[in-house]
Amino acid sequence: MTDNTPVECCERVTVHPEVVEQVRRNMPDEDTLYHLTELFHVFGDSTRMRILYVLFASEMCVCDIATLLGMTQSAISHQLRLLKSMRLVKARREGKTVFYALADDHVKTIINQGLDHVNE
Amino acid sequence: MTDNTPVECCERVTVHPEVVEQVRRNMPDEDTLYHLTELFHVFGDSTRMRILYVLFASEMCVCDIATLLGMTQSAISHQLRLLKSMRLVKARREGKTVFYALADDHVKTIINQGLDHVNE
DNA sequence: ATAACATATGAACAAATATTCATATGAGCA
DNA sequence: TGCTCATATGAATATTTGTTCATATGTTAT
Repeated sequence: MTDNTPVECCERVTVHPEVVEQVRRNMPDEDTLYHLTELFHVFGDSTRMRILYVLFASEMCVCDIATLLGMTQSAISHQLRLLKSMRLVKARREGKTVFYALADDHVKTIINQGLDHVNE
Repeated sequence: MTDNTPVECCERVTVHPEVVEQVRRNMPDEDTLYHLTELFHVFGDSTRMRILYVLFASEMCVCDIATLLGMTQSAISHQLRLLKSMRLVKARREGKTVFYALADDHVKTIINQGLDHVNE
């Protein structure tokens, strides 16, 4: 009870202050962890993942993506907006249609890394 | 209207059949995409991300992790179960306490890859 | 200006999931 | 055996978030 401000949770007799302190010092800042989580979060939805994977092949208009994935234009558009806000895709307008493409090679790299892990 | 089974969504006059067909052929199988999404999904939560990051430094008991993150033992335990089921962490019992550690280096690799991207 | 079409978007709804609460399990010790 | 502590877990709750629906915006052509 006299050790470093234990949180209300359990008795905390077993807390190892040295380890806790050492780890606390090496934690990356809140911001970095937040952005990191946010990044992975975007890849953690099957609709968004499929959109990104589809764009591996070529840029594509919203309508084509929707057709390909068998989903409504609206659903795809909402997700594209999120992907764009995360700078994972970019948009190019050509007349009435808007073509989306992967923003850069980071996306491919990250997804391929994940694939490596999934394929053991 | 005579092209390949357009989905109810919009008029679909702009659909590009060649592109759609080409992409459709190169899509990875459902299973792979599912597992891939599931993997990223685990990293897409700040509690789990922080748990994993904490374990970068050393193995740690549930109580210490809860103290470190300022969360209840129960919340941490639930997340650890999920992480364990995904084989991202492993558990080792020593008397009353259970120590958790990263299952292998894949976890570090994936997270570091993400960090690279976040840090531009 | 009006019509037609591709895309974007706000609000409502539905589904998924993280956390809490109460309690069970399991281990060490008197 | 009975007690204490660390962890696990089921059920309820609260929150987040993906999709739908209706409609707005922006572009081209007549």
